[in-house]
Amino acid sequence: MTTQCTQCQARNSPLCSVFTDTEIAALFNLAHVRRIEAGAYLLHEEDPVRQVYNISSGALALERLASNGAKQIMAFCYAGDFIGISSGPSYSVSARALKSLTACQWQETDLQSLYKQYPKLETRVHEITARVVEAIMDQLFVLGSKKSVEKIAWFLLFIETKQARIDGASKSFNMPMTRVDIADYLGLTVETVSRAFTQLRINKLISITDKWTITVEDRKALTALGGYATPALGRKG
Amino acid sequence: MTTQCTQCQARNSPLCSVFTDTEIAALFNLAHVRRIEAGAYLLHEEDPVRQVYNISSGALALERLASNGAKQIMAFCYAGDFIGISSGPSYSVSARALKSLTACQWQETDLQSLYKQYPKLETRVHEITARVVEAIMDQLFVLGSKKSVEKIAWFLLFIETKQARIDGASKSFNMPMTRVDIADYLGLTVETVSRAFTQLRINKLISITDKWTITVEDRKALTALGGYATPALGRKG
DNA sequence: CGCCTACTTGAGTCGAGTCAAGAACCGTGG
DNA sequence: CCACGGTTCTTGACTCGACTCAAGTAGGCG
Repeated sequence: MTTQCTQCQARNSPLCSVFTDTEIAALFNLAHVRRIEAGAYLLHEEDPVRQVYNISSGALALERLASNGAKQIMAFCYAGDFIGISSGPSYSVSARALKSLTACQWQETDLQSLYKQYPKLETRVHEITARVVEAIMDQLFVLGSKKSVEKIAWFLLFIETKQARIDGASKSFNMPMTRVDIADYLGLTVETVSRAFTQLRINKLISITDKWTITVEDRKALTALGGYATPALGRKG
Repeated sequence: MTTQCTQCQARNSPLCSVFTDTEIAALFNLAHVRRIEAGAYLLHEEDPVRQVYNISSGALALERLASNGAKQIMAFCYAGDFIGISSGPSYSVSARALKSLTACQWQETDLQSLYKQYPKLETRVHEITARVVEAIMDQLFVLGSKKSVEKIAWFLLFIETKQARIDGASKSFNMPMTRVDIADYLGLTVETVSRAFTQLRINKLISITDKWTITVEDRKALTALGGYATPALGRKG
């Protein structure tokens, strides 16, 4: 199908958007489409780096496991996110699907030769990596300085923004991750996450339809709490 | 002076090591050498990105300030570290010198044209950025899952490794940062950091000569605590 | 010598973790 | 359709570790 990419949710993603329709068809010919069930792993942290991926649909969590059982989630990724780049011999995170997922898979060696053919690709991948640094620094900032309710407030606004990029802006939004995932992302326990949700609900900052559908009722208060877009400087909102 | 670079502490850094002596002389001609006093800022987070830097000597902290006064240190950088790459219009961190510092400064526009002249440079900068991601993820993991004493144990082993790359391996090592800096790096308070140091000293895992000179006395126990190799010893027994 | 800053130590409080129980939700199979 | 078991989420009671406030010590520098 030559129309594969034109209909893809990731067509306007940072990676794919640099290519013309002709170019991306060639790129797609090199790709293998991977489908993963919810809960399954696309890749493991100890795997040798041989493939890279661009997510077409679904969502996943990048996580790292400690030997004592502790888990830290490094990022939640959506359609259009590019993963698999690493500086070492192995990915240093595992990628677990939150919802059933499809992704374009390229051989890492193919990516290297594509760099030669399309120099703008290497530049773009470079930009993507730099953006990852920003995102992860935001997370670091939140983990280091905020209290539990503030963390949740920040998290909700953060996910709402990500989700809006997929579904479009709307009054309420849907989260693909469980309370445990949220806890592992923010360095909290499930109980604390649950209590923070309850507190925000009782104080009428948000309302919760089913467990994964959130409506922001008092954006001003929530923003004040979460300090979203308030890390002192004027970065784009 | 054609011998400038050959004597530089950063000659074998990730950035400079890809170049021959002839090439690096040309690179150095484009550079401006910046000198910064301890406590002064090399760049501010809100500055537009116009220059990039490779540290020749000294040490600095990359930090972000919140409007409420909270501060999060994102990284400690030493000779050989390359900084200034950003995905946005502004650096998203400030760089404060911990000890008097010298760094090679290039115009960001010059870097772009150097990419064309030396494709291996762009690849290397890309690798450096990817390594930054790994480092920040390590920090994220520590912030999210460890207790204060474990954080300090991890931190000491971490800094020892970094310091050894500059001074060479040795029984004891020197830290350029204050207790407040350590607290801001690990998401703790000064008092908690101080108590953790005391606890490690009393339990004879480390000894402290002057406030910034640390000797590791019981590496096995410290490693077990910090989780550099083995899981943290559980206090939940 | 005295001032200033950084660090240490102590006492008390509070927030988040732990342990435990119960409620809501889900898929499965009768 | 409902009963059932497993999972996820919520809520409660309690504990403990890190923060806060406050005082005191050690160096560095005039």
